[in-house]
Amino acid sequence: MQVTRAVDYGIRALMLMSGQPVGTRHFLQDLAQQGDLPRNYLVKVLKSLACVGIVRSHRGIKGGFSLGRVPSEITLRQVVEAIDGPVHVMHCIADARSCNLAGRCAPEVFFRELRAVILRSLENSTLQDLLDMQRRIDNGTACETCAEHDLVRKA
Amino acid sequence: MQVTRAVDYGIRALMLMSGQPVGTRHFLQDLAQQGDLPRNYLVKVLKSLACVGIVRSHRGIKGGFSLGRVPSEITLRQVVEAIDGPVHVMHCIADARSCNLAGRCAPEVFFRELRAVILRSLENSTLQDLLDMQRRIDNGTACETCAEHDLVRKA
DNA sequence: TGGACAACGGATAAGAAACTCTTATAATCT
DNA sequence: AGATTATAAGAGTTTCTTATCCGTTGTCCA
Repeated sequence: MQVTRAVDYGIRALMLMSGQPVGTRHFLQDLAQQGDLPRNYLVKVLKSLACVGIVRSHRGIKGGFSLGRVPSEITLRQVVEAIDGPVHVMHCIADARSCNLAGRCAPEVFFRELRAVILRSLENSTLQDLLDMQRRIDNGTACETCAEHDLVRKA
Repeated sequence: MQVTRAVDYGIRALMLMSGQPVGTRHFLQDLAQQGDLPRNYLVKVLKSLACVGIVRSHRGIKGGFSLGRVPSEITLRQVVEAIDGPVHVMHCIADARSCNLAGRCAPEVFFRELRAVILRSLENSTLQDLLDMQRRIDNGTACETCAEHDLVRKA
């Protein structure tokens, strides 16, 4: 019941990029260094994000990565699904054939609903929300619980 | 972002056992057969459930497994945590040392809250709730969406 | 046109987790 | 004592995670 490290890396890299205007180029090298992320692994994560347009990649000298759109239009659901694939919560939701009771089974119904709850949470938070919260944390203008409540309010 | 198959097996076995009074003995063999579950794997799952008292194991002839308490007092959180261990959602919540920003990092705050949402859902559903829903599904007295709403209401 | 730089793609691999099966042991009943 | 059942330990297989490395390709610039 855990999101992979790759998602963690992806979010951190995106937050670093979000610090500057959308078109700005960021080199893999710099992102890895600033965020303390494994360079050779991060490139695969960014590739996944590029596939769905969350970031854009540019080859050649003066290449690098840039955000594909403004942070307020990048939801955590998009990030998680781009990197980890669809959120399923339970295997029978991922693959209906793995269960011969498909749709007529109470546990499945429950986990399907749990999935919906999780997706709503992930959809209601954008990169911009995380940025804003981080800024408040850094300023010391938000206690941790206030910050939490702030995120919940929307979900 | 998935619960393991072991949890699925555990829930199914528990539902089979819940069909009869609490003290009733159930043989591993029968549970595996009735639920179409892998016998040799199920034994490990039941072992985990026995460790926390959700089921009781009895050795020797006429042994078998029995429920440790009534289904209405077994929450899905208890089952999931007994089998899969604590729900963490993100590695830095599992192990604070894995992140040098512990507590001062917006993503962590978000995932900590997501975890709370998931735990609430898992806590608010008991084995008895699943049983009731299954009965309604079998009777055809509940459409799938009604059943879903029924579970959500509590969460 | 050629060299330097940066992402791309594929191969590889250690490690953990998930899953299955086997074998031997201990407890209990008849 | 003998049959039956859970318990314990372990090996083995597969898959996923988390990387690392290297040759290739595309792009810019001098």
